[in-house]
Amino acid sequence: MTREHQSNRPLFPDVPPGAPLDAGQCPIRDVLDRVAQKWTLLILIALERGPQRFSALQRQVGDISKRMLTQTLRQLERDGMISREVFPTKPPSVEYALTDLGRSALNPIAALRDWADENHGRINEARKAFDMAA
Amino acid sequence: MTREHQSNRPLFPDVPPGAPLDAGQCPIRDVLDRVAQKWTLLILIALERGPQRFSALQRQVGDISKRMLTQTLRQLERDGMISREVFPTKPPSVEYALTDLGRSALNPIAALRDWADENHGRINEARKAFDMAA
DNA sequence: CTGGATCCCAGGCGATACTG
DNA sequence: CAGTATCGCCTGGGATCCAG
Repeated sequence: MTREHQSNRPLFPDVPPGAPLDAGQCPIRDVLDRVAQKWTLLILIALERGPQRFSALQRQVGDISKRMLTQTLRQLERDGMISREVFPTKPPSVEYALTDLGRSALNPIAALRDWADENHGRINEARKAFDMAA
Repeated sequence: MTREHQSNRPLFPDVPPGAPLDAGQCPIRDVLDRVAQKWTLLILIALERGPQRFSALQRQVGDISKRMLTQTLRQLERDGMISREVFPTKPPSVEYALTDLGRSALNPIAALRDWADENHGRINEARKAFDMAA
């Protein structure tokens, strides 16, 4: 196996000389890179309300193209975070829902969302102050 | 003021017909977009250990270029998440550290990190299963 | 040693049009 | 309705050189 990441803290083991810890070696990096995608968090948070249909998701997020919505949903499905169920109705409909894994991920994600909600004011102040000084 | 986001849950208010909630209108989106940057979380997590110097950070992350490290650090500084202190030693050194705001952000972020640590196995299994089916 | 400035390319992502 | 296919832009980000 490649380098494993046994304990959770610290995230980055001390780097042996000349052996930088590059991406793809650290499984946590892998998951974090998923988070660092433009639409992943938004969609997961949108699904917190319960199962959603494709177009409902698109309307909720507002400014996501069908292309990126599809792509992100596929990736989340592949990762086991959401399920996809097709209903063969007259105009076919598809419902997406969080899996257990997805719901468990939503705990830290919702915490992040709440942090953002509570602190975006402070961040904006910091930005103004910073831009003033410059 | 532009549209405000009063309660934390739900993240996305129901969209009035024809008025999509686009980015820049929702302050939470703004913060979340920062998180959805390739290096932001990595650097914040790296700083959990305590103040770090530029080169130490670069070694810890492993595969980040000076350019992106500088850029991300500047942005985090501007957001009030980290502080930057210059020591006018013979070869000058600079130390970066979390501010109170940054430390408070680290709570949900570390939770996410820990979630990733605990569940990347399940994710990999899900991916294999998905790729098999395809 | 810590960065800033420039150059340049890959690919992420949006826009649009088309299908079952 | 729920996608897929194609095109092309734009910018994220690496490489390199330079400065304090």
